[in-house]
Parts: sequence; structure tokens; C-alpha cells
Amino acid sequence: MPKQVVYLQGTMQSRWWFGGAGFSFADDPVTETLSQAIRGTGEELDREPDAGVLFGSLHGSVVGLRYYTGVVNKGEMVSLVRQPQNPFDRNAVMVANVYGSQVGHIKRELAASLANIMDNNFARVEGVVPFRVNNQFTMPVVLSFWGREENRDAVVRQLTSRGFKLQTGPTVGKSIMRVDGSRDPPRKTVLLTAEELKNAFDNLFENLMEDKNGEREAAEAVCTPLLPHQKQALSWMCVCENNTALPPFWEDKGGLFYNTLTHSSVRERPLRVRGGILADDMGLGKTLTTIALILSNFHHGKPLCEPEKSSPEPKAYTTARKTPEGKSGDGDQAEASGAPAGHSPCKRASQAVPQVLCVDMVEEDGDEDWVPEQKAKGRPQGGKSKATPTKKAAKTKGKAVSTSKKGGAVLEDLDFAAALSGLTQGAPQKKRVGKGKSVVAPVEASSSQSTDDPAARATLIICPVSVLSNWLDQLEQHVRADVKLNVYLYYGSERNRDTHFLSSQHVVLTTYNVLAADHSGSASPLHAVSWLRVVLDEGHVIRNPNAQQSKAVLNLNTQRRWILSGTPIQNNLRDLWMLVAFLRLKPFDVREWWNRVIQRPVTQGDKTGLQNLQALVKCITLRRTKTSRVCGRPLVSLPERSVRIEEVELTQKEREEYELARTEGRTTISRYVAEGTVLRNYADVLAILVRLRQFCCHPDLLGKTTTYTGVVAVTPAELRERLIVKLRLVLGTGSDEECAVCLDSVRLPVITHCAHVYCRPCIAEVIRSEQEQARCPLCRSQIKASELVEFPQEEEEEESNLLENWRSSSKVDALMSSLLRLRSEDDSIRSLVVSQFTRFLTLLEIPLREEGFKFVRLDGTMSQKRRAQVIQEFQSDAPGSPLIMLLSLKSGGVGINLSAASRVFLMDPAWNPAAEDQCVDRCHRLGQKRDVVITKFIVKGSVEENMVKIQRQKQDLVEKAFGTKNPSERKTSRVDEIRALMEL
DNA sequence: ACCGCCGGGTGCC
DNA sequence: ACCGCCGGGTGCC
Repeated sequence: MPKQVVYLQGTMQSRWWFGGAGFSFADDPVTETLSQAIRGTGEELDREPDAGVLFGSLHGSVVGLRYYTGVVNKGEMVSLVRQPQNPFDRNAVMVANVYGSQVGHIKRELAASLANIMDNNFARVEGVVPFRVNNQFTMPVVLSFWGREENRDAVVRQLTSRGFKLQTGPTVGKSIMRVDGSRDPPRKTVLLTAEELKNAFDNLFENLMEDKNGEREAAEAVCTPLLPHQKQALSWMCVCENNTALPPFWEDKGGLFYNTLTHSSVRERPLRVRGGILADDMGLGKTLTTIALILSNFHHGKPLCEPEKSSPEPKAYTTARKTPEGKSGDGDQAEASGAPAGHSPCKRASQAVPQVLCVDMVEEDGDEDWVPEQKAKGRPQGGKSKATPTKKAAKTKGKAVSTSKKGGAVLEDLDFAAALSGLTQGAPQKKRVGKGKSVVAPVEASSSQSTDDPAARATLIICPVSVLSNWLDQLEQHVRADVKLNVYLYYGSERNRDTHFLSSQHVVLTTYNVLAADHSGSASPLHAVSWLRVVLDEGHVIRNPNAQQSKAVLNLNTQRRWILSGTPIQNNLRDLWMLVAFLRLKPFDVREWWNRVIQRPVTQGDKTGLQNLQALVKCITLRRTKTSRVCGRPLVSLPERSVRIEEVELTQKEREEYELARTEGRTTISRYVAEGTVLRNYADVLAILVRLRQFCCHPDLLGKTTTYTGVVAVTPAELRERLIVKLRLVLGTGSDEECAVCLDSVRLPVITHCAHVYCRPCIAEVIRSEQEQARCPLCRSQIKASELVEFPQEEEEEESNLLENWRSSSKVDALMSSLLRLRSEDDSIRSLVVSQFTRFLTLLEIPLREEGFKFVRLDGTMSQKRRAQVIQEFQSDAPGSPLIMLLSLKSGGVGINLSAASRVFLMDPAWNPAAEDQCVDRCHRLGQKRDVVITKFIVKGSVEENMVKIQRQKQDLVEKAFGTKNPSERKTSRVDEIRALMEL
């Protein structure tokens, strides 16, 4: 009978589309965006797949084992998958092992109950096989039920109605029956406090710098000398690529490989893809290190494209270009260590039309112009696996390949060797399994390990558009001119889609967008190439598993995989899953195992879970920060950086207006406090706070429509008006509001009547699929398509009105006098002027122009192309280039380099100090020659002062959106913060 | 004999 | 499955 393989991931994901941050490390007390704030109120936790409570567990049985090949060890986790289409029973619940192979079904009567629970999403049901019974037909399974407290009753009722009794107790399901029927002593789960958890998580990526494998020099082809920490990284990366150590939590049990967390076994060595996460802080040279890796660690640790000293004769290149100096090559051969004509042509061609850096179409004797040694060696594959060039590195998920050599002897010493079903040869399973009880391993024959394709030689680098040019520049800058490195920029409509051509490159550079676009069509060229290595630059951008680009990246065919990212986790432990999946770290590339083994335990404060997470991260990640030290010395020495706070006094008139707004806000909020409805009216509260913060910057920032008071809206028109005001507040701060459905920045924003902001297409899809029952993903209020409010086409006159009736403010004056003083002292110093309010930046343009400052502006609304232009203009040292950049706090994301600036003016305090740091880091980085001075403007006696106070307290006060803290406590402290802010 | 009992056939959902 | 269940054969002890 053909085995039915059901891939688990898809089924699970559909239930998990909720955004939200179950394990949010967002950092601010009164979070700076609406949806974050409301997400943080605790309600969302229960809808999280990784949160929820354990209702209890139940012993059941798995039947029909003999029809399937999936095998299970004692103690192994299994997954339960609904099969509504099953022709024999629409309630069918299939049981699969860690590898996705079907083991059997849940017995009919129990399945009826489970189907009801699962289909209604009352609980997630997880299975563990506690022990094995010596028979071919059934095995026991302990089912545990996890869900929201409010669904507990429904689950218990459903089970009871069919005569099943849910057992509860702290260690239910944790103690595991031995084969002989005795029980392991129940393992006590050690819970961590929220604080311990927070610290542990903060440090997750820290201290991942111990000298993992010494240092390694780059190949000669790299002309930039590596700094010590870069040599260390290179060494570590080479080791990751070359060694065949088991992934974490796997043990070699004499020929079988056993996973200590899921208790599953495979016969074939589970190799993780060679690679990992290089998570160094920005500015430490991840790009250079990666270039060094590409050139230094080709097949068998040999360098790629050495300067061709040994190459006997120059070849004729079909598209040889002129060298930058204009020589055609013939002349400088001798001196340039025998570099043949055209060996440096690609350099520099990049600047103008970065279409093709260096096209080398020479296909004959391909290997030869790579590493000569390659040929002599033949094609051994590290001795571990046979090279089967014809066999693609296809994953045959869950396919049971029977290779029962030397099984018995080995198995004797495994205590889980009780046999269950034979892995008999061939597909059509023999009906009866011999009386002789051919004891076969409870092992899954693993997916056939992809054997290395020796023909794979190209490295594919995928990056955001904004850093494309950076890669081209750096490749040019760091690779010796006499080394002929073929780099192809796979970008633009004219890109060469020929797979042979792509395969024959040394490096192919493309963007996530191009990759995703190709992937969505048929026959994506990039997916047809067998790559040696794929590098994801700013790899955290694939954190959303539903995004097209993420899917496209997962489907690439490659031997080695790298993620470069300064911020591998942004808010949430969930961000890490995609990275782990990309690295194919078995078995966590399947979401269920990640959730069960890592995410849920960690989120719920289980110490063992955290230790496992730490071990896992440690073995795939290298991270150093700018403050890390190697042998007692800092990695890089940057100029000093100092922060000073400049207090701003409001004028008499401003003060009066401010106090008016503040009193009004206080009245409203104190009413909410008294009623205990602060959190229910959170959007209002935030709106009041944002208005006060805006007022501190400039009284006109509020705009005329933001003057409503928190009176309950009566008419639909009023409601609409209020919603638009809120929407404007959310979007107008310039912060990058995240849509809880797609987890990306909001596109085409709409606001629901419950005041949550989503992308229109995202929320429309929710409403379409849930119809009448549609509820807001964030607060579960009823939502209707007709009640979505769009951002009205901005009344342009208001904007121009604002500018025409220009007036200054105390804070604007403070800035301007600083800038003027600075210019008079030293007119070569460049400054960043940073605000969270893009409208404030607009206001600032006026006095800047008046005083004759040349400035540029960078904010979230600009296209990538425009951004790149602006950055280049600002960074340029050409005469007449701008002295000032107006920058919105969160724009541009990480990675942009503004090292031309050495002064930073932070116009308004951010809730999130990390956002400020990140912003400052854009100029305080490698390449910065001057000391960096940061000025924070704080209006005296205002909400801003209180924000700073709370920020400081917050540095060490923890709790917040941590799964461990109980929601009511969290709500209390949140309310306290608001009271502190408003001095109530 | 409209039962009980025996023993063979059979077996997930 | 060394079970349960079904249905045919059988029938005092």
C-alpha cells in the first residue's frame, strides 16, 4: 500500500496566522504603536500556538499500524493530523512520526472527539508514545490538550460526552512509562521567572563569540587584510561548511542516530546544511568576511580563483573588457603575476550600469579556471557519502527507504529496540509480518541525505535592493584586481535567465524581490540551479514564513546556507523559526517540532526548554558586538560617543496651550483609571499621549483634526472621524506600524472600528474567509468589511496651510541655534536630525531653508531607489553636498551607513531606547573618524521628561509581554506607567 | 435452536 | 490480535 505522506506544516499554519507577539521583546512600557500596545495587553497570548494552558492528558491508542511504515521510539513525539477527507471516517485523525511518516490512526471513537476539538480549534492536541507494546496492530499514545482557558470546558465536555476522562496534574504526560511498565521518575519542570527569561533571551545571541576555531587567513585573492575578529569569523564559517558534525541534540548510537529531544531515530546521519547565522553587529564586516569565505573555501576547503600564478596560459575571453586603466590587458600580464587578459575587467564596471559585472561565457573545461587542484583530486566527497551527480539534492520527505543492513546487532543495546513494524523491502508492504518477528529498528530511514553535487560551484547572494550596490562595491574593493571573479547581477528585466550561465558564475547577486517574483512564475531559473552556497544578507527579512520571499528562499537548492543579520530576532522568538528552517536544522524545520520542543517550553518559562534553545542557537550562530572583546581588546576601536540632554523651556504661550491639552488628557485618563477601563480605551490613551508628545515638538504638529476630546462618539460620522484621527496618529509618527496579519509593514492601511490597523488586503481576506463570524485578529471584536475606515486622501491644503502660516517653537529654536553654532564653528561637520514624527521633519525644512542649510531627507515613504540616492548624496564628500539629513526614527531599516555624520540631534524621546541606539549606530560605526555627539532635546516639565524617567526604570524592570507573567499583573503595571506619565 | 456454545475468519480510518 | 467481533455450524452428556 502506498504510504500516505501528509505534510504537517501546511495544516498547522492555517491555524496560526495570527500575528501578535506571544514572546514579545518589544521593549517599551507604553509601546509606541497601537497594535503592539493592544497586542501586549495579554489577551493575545491565549491565541498563540505556543502559549495556552495544558488542559490535561489522556491515554488513547493508535491503530492500523500494520498498514503504514512510520515507526516510533519509546517516548517519541508524534503529531496528529486531521483527515476530514478520509473515505471511511470523516472524523479520522492520522498519527505521524517526527519525520512525517504515517504511523496509524487514532481509534475511531476517540477520533470522533478529537475531530470535534481540533476542527473547532478548542485545543491543540499533541501526542507522545509513552512505551511500546509488542504488537503489530496498536500502540498507546498519550494525548495532551493545549488551549485557551476559555475553551477548557468545551474540551472537557466533548471528551466526557464520549466517556473519556481528561487527567490533570502537573506532571501528566511528562513521566514516561518504561518498556517494562515502570515509570521514570516524573521530571519536574523548572519554571523561570520572567526576569530570568528576559535576561536569558537578551543574552541569547550574546557571548556567542568565544573563539570557536581560532583564526584563519583569507585566501590570497582577498586584498583587504582581515581584522582579527574577521579572521575568527572566517575560520568559524569554514568549519561550519566543512565539518560533518551532527546537529544539536543528535547522538550517534552505534550506527543509528537518535534525537534526544523528540526521541526519534534515523538510520542515516542527519546532516544539517552546512552554514549558520553570522549575527555580528553591523559595521563589523559581515560582507567582507563573506567575500573572504567565498574566495577561501571552495570545494574541499580549497580557495576559489586564486591569483593565477600557476595558470599556464591565458585564455581568450569572449567578452574581455578593458582594464580600468584602459589597457587591454596584453601589456600588464607579466607584471601582474601573470594575470591573463581580461582578468580584472569586472572591477569598476559596476558603478555605471550594474547589469553584468563580468561576463565570462567560456564554458569549456569549466573546472579549470576554478581551482586547478580540483581536477587532480578527482571527485571524492569528503569520504562520507558517495557523489551521485545525477541525483539531485532532493529531499524525499518521510520516504521510508529500507536499508536494513546490520540492524539487529546494533539494536540489541538500544533499550528502545522493541520492534513494531517491519521495514520490509519494497513499497507494497507485506500483509503479514513474519512470526519470526524480524526485529527491525524503530527507526525512520531518513530522507536520503543530499549528496554533494560536485558541479555546484556558484554562490548566490540575496539581499534587499538597498544594499545591492554595497555588495558590488565591496566585491570590487576587497577582491584583488588580478583575480577573475565572475559576478553576475541577476536583476532588472534584461537579466540572463539561462541556468547554465548562472551555474557557471562564481557569484550571483540578486534581491529578495527578484527571487520571489521568479518563484511565483513557472520555471524559476534561480531555483533550477544547484548552488554551492546561498547567502541571505539581512536574513531576518525572511522572518515571516508566509511571505512570498520566504517561501522562495526555502525552495532554493544548495549545499551551504548562510544568514547574515545584525538582528536575527527582532521581537519574538518566532522570528527565529524561519532561520532555523532555512538552515534545515532537523527536525525543527517542521514548525510543529519547533513549537513543541523549543518555542512553547521557552515561552512558558521552562528552564530545560531555554537551555535547549541556547544550545541550538550557540551551535549555529556567531555574534560579536562592537563592545565585544577578543583577548581583552575591543574588536574595533570607534571614536568616542557622548550623549547630552538639552532641556527645552516652553514659552509662556506654549506652556499655556500645553497645560490645556494636558489637563484635558488627564481628565480623560483619570476617568479611565477610576473606571478601570484604561486598557479597554488604550487607543484613546495612546492618542492623548502622542498628542502631548507632538505638542512638545511643535504646536502645529497636531493638525486641526486631532483636537477631539475623548468623548464617546455618537454619530457614525463622529466615529469615523475619530478613527481617522487614530489612524493618522499611528501612521504619522513615522514609525513602521506592523500588520498583525502579514507581520510586515502596513500597506494600504485601514483601521477597524475597534481601532486596530491592518493592510486592507490582509484584513479583507480575514473577513472574506470568516464571513459573519469575522473577528479582529487583535482584540476579537466583530468586524465587518463595511466598517473598515481608510485613510482619506490627505488634504493637501492643510499641509500647505501649515507651511504658509509657519511659526517656530521652542524646540525648533533650540535645534536651530545648535545647528547655527555648529556651522559657525566647523562647517564640515554633518548632522542627523531625527524625529519620530515625519510631519515635524516637514516643519523643520522651513527654518533650515531660511538659514541656507543644504539638507536631504530620508523617511519611510521614500522608494528604495530614492533612499539610495539620498544616502549617497549625504555620504559624498563632494563640495556642496548636504550638511544635514532629516531622518525619521525608524526609516531605512538597519544597515544603512551614515558615517558622514558625527552629530545626532534626537528631537523627541522614543519609547524604545533601542530604536534610538540603532539610529545613532548608523553614524557611530566603522568609518567614523570623529567623535560622535548626540543631543537629546527634552521639554522641561512635560510628558517627555516622564518618558525618559520611565525609560530608565525600564532598563532593568522586566515583565511585559512575557508569557510567564500573569496578564493581570502586566495590565496593572501598564496602567501604573500611564499614571506615572500623566502624573496621576 | 426464535437460543448458547464452539471454532474459524478476520481486523484502522 | 495470546484480543473482540462477526457469522456459520452445530446441538444432552
